Order: sequence, then C-alpha cells, then structure tokens
Amino acid sequence: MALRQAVLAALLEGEASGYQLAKRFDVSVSNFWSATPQQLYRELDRLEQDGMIEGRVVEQQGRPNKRVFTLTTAGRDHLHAFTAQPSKPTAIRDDLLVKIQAFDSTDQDAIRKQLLIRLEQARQKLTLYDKLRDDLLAGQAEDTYLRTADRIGPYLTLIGGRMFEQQNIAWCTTVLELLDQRA
Amino acid sequence: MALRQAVLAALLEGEASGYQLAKRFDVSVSNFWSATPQQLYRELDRLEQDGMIEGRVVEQQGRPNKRVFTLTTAGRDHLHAFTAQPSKPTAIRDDLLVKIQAFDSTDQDAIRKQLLIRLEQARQKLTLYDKLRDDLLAGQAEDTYLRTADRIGPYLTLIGGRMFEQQNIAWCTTVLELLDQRA
DNA sequence: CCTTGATAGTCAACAAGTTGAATAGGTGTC
DNA sequence: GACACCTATTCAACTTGTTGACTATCAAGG
Repeated sequence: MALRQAVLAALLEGEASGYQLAKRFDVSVSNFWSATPQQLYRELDRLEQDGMIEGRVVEQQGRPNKRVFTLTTAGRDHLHAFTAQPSKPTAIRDDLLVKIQAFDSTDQDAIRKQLLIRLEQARQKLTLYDKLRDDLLAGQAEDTYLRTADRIGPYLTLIGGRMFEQQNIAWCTTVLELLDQRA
Repeated sequence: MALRQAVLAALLEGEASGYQLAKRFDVSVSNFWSATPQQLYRELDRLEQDGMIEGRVVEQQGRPNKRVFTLTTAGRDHLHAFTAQPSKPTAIRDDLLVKIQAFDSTDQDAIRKQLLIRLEQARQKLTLYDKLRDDLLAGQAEDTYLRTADRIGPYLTLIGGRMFEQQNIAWCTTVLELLDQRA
C-alpha cells in the first residue's frame, strides 16, 4: 500500500503532472520508490477521488495540455499518519539473484554478461545520484546543508541510493572476481 | 514472473515440501527471493500441473504428512532457459525509504525508532548469513571452496545478502548520525 | 489437563504491479 | 519529407503479491 504514500511524498516537492511523476519514479532514476506510468495515472485518479490531492489542467502551447496535482491538507495528514506506522522489512526480489542462485545449472557466460550489464547500470545510477547530490548541496558542506536546509528527506534517500548502488557495484565486482577464481 | 524460477532454483538443493520452502523464503531469512507460504503453495500447484516439478506424499509419524517436490527435466530446462534471458533492473520499493523521503513532514521520533528497528533487523540477518557462510565453508578457505565445491550459486547469493545487510547497517547508522547533527 | 508452538497445509478476497496497445500533437534530424 | 522520439494520457487484461481466517496433528511445559 505504499505507492499512495510515495506519490504523496513526491508531491511534497511541489505540484507535478502524471508524466513528470512517471519520470521521477522510473526504475533507472528512482531513489525511494519505483512505479510505471500506468500505475501512477491510476493512483493519481484514486488520490484525487479520495481528496488527498487536487488536480487542475494547465494549457500549454507547443505540447499537449497536462493535469498538475497538489497535496491537500487531507493528503498531508494521511502521509503524516502513515509515517508513524511500523515499516515492513524489505523483501528481496531480484531476477539476477535467482539466476545466481541457480548459477551452476546455467549458461555461465550469459550470467557473466548480465552481471556486466548490472554493473554498468549501477555505475550510471551512481553517477546520476552524485550529480543530484551536488545540485542539492549547491556548494555547501554537508553539515551546513543539514542544519540550514528546508527539507532533508530527499537528501537522506539520495544518500541511501548512493550507498545502495555502491554496494551493487561492489557485489557485481566481487562475484565476477570469484567466477574468475573458479575458472 | 520470477517466483516460479526462484522455487525451481530452491529445489536444486534437493526435494522440499511447501512448508520447508516457506521457511527458506521467509523475509527474515531469504537471501535471493522472498515469498509468503500462500504464494508458494499456489505456485507449487501450478508448477506440478505444468510438469516442472513432481510431488509425492511422505507419510510421517508424530506429525502431519507432507508433500515433497522434486525438479523434473522440464523444470531444469525451464530454469536453464530463464537464466539466459536478460534481467530486469532492481526496483526499489521500501516503506521506510518513502517515510524518510517525507521526513520533514513526519513525527521524527517515530522515524528514528523505525530506523533503530531496521538496524536491529539488519544486524540479525547479517549474523544469520555469517553463520550460514561458516557452515557452507566448513572450515575451508574461500578460494579452496570455490574451486572444489559442487555448487557455488548459493554461496554467491549469500555473499550478496551479507553485503546488502552491511550496507543497510551503514545507511541506518549514517542517517541516525545525520539526524543528530541536524538537531 | 490445558495452552502454546511447531508442523503441514487450504480457501477466499482483495490490492498491487505488469504488459501492450492506442491516441495525438510537436520537435529534431538525416 | 519520412521517421524516430518526446510530451501527455487512457484503456483493458492479466499476473503477482498480501491478508486473514481455518483445519489438523503432535510435542513440551507448567
């Protein structure tokens, strides 16, 4: 049930259209939740029906009109209540891990290729996060930022994303090395 | 669609009952995929219908009878074909991250508590994985194990699990420290 | 003796996530 | 000027995952 709240949390950064949210929640970019456009448009409709957000149409020239959404007080309250609830432990669900588990009954070259792809994806995401971090800090030191910034939530998840990708890189590298040792 | 393959991969370690699989796939233990008992029983039925696994009833004394399942050749083939397919990038989906994203609009003490709980869970999982690793290695050095072991897949995912939990611990610790700096 | 907990499963209803296609105007490029 | 790509959204069908209750047997502890 956390897609709702993820959308609400994203709207804390200001109003956004479904399309903009779809870009923020894309797997290759997202640092706190990921979802497809279809999921988002559906959820936005529900949230609007439930009075958690309000939409208005913005007419644009040179491109299709869009609907942008803003948090309502009810939306903020709901998000606040949600964050006080206990969290579920993270469920590990990753294709590649299943394949590695089955490694000895696989086409081992194919696995190696997939590890290289994953490694490359992790590196790209890390680069992206580093850039976003620099943008957020805007030249300030971390401790200055933490004391003075309006909102630190987005910064904390960004740090999380960075660490996650660093760990990914380390794991892929380690496994590739171990496979070499094996051969 | 990877629950199927995760079950098949688990059965590479030998025949197992739904109940046994449910324990291996429990969130607090799983290191390559997690699923609830209900999911597993349903999937086992389908896999049997599709001829990927074969079940037989084992009569037990002192406890209820069980159905244990074994991979068929079709099952092995399916798994082999699956592992050659490209993998999807990992989708980040974690309650707690959403809450951290919304941190500035939350009950911040409640968040701190959830971080401490998560930290404790990660430490326990790490301890478990370390123990499992020692059991697998059985006193051998890692490189000896890698060269001589029958199957290294389970070892590689275990390493992945360890690194993942270490990163989790590091992240929780960092965030807690940053929150202190803020205050 | 009675409760708790482990073993071993089943059923039903619902919520969440995935896949694929369709629409429609505009921009950029070779 | 044809073709691919970006913005912006909607519809439908399907597959996965979650929640909660329910049945049963046996072992161990107080």
